[in-house]
Amino acid sequence: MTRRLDPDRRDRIIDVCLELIAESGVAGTSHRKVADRAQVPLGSMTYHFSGMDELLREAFTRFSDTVVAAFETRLATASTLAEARAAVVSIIEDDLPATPADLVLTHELYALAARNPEYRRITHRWMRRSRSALERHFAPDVAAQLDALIEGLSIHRALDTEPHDPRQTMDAVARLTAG
Amino acid sequence: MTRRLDPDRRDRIIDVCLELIAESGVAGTSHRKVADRAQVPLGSMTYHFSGMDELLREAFTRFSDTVVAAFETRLATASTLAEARAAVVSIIEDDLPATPADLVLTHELYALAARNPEYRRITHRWMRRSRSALERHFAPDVAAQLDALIEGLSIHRALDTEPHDPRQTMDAVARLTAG
Amino acid sequence: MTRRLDPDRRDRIIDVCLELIAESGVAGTSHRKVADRAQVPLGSMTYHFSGMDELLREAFTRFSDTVVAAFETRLATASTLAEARAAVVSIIEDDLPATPADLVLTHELYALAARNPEYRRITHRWMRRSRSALERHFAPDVAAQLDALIEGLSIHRALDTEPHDPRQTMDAVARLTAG
Amino acid sequence: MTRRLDPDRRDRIIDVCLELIAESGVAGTSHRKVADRAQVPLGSMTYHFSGMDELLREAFTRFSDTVVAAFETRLATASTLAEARAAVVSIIEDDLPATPADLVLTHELYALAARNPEYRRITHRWMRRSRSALERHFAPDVAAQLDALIEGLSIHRALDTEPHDPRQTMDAVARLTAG
DNA sequence: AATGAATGAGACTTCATTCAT
DNA sequence: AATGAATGAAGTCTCATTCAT
Repeated sequence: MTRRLDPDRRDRIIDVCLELIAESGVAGTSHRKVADRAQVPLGSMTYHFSGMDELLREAFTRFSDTVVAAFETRLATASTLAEARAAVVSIIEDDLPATPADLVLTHELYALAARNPEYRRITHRWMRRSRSALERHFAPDVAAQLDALIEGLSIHRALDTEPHDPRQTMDAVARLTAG
Repeated sequence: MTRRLDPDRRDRIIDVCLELIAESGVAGTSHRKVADRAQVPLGSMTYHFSGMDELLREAFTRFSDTVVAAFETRLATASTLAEARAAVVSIIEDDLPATPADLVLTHELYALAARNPEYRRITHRWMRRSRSALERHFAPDVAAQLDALIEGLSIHRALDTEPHDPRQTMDAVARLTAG
Repeated sequence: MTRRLDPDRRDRIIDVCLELIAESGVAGTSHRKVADRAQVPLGSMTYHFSGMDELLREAFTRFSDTVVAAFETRLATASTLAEARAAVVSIIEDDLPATPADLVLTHELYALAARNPEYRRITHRWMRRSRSALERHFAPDVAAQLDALIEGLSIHRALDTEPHDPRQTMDAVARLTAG
Repeated sequence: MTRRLDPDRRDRIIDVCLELIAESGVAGTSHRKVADRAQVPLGSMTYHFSGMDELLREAFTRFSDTVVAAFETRLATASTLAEARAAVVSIIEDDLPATPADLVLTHELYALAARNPEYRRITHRWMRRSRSALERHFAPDVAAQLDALIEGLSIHRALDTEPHDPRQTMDAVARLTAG
């Protein structure tokens, strides 16, 4: 029974946790399943995390940080208004329907946040950062509206079954950021 | 054929189920808790519903039907473009932050739909109906964009902590439906 | 997997629980161990009892009822003062160091009662009944003192290692009930 | 030989252990909880004590030593028979219902002693010392009876809810030590 | 001398579901 | 038609102890 130091075990647990949530939801994610897949003993789970809640909070924090970082990167490269608009369209069209996994994770997080202030802190920080990124290119109120549009379009896109025309997205962004 | 004493038992179970999901999420909702609060015997749960899944599907179907009906009503009364725009603003500002309970239910449903086609059928029908309602006043592509904006704004509104100015909503709707 | 009615299962669980407490104390008694020895599935435990606490309370209630019933019987047969004194001596000498099991159970109950009002109700009822039984033969204050003497002697007897002379008990009872 | 920075750590651990037992019983006392409250590392627990058992034995030894020392002091000051009787009454009336904590500790110890000879050694030494203290004033058999009366009265007093008259205690002591 | 990391066993409890009645 | 009894699987968490450092 070697008990060696395994310093990135915590990290691995968090990653596995996100994987499992993406597959089976928060409800379908248990200490046991995480431990199994991360190949750590079950008892490890509450050694590294005070409980399921701490694990979930850390997992969703990592998730939102990752997503928002990509968002920021995409916008950071734009320097003209046209580029900024293009970046927004690209976020909607290319980035956000990212993976089915990301979609599940987003909704699972929102569902938690809707009921629990602890998780609302995570979503709030996420919103603040994405809005800041938009505000580097657009007026604050337009930034907020764009942010909402991005959110709504990516959700509907994911839940929709019919294809759509990317030009509509360009149009919508253009109109929302007009004059 | 003696009619049973408690003919709306099924209905009551579904309502209680929605209540509990709003309070504790799908994960925190169990046959036992529903049965307790609905004051029906535990054994009755699997008599009326083939299992937890059927119960959830019926519950979310009822929920989405209720919400979309209100949406349709709001839009049905508009006859001019200006009235339609006002109706959309009103939906965003007045209807949608409906109750915290509705918010939780929406996200719980989306989280399920993101993973499971059974529930995606429910969200899909919901989207189709709300889009149809919008299409009675706006071109299809604008309707889709408006629908997304409504979705995104209401989510962000609910998760946000800062107040906002309703005129921004009016502006956004105006710009998106311009031209 | 026959799931037949087993109507005295509850009783059996309680009896087994007392056995185990006598052997290993409350701390050493678990759902698992009780279930194993009573030959019921682990899941049965919280079906029949809302939790460990309810089980313990029922077990100690049964225990104290049994002990106090023996106490009452012993005193009920006495009709003269001399017989009553003899009954008290007999309780101390013959009944009370009853079994090591009873001794353990008594102290485990007292330890719980010292911390927890729920269990204090049990000890209180026990005391009231034994005092009532004594009061049929002795004045109330003497009854209380006798009750205390019985308690103290039986404890010390059980924890003591040296033998003792039964005549001392007779003397003590005589002196306490004199005049 | 650098003296360690925290030389009374062992003592502190023992004290905290008694505190916790008083609050939550032996069953509710764990290495973790003791370490937390004593502000020592968890690993230090099994460094200073071979295991839980050694810790418990030391804790209860300290406890019984403290209690019996008070007992001896109270009796040591008496020089006449009347003073001795008064001291006994005072022990019962003033000392023994000492604190709820002491009561819990006493019963927890008795419960252990009833099952386990290791702990019986502690209770036995306690009894021997208190009896010796009494024998300086009373004949051995009377001392034993007084000791039992003290024990029984203090237990019943603690578990009883009704008030009582101190004169009854005086009477009982007088009668038991008469003639 | 002292401790932080780690673990395996086991604690209580909840649950969806089955089945005889 | 309806349900109370019952269960096996799985849930989260706590714990005493070990060991490398």
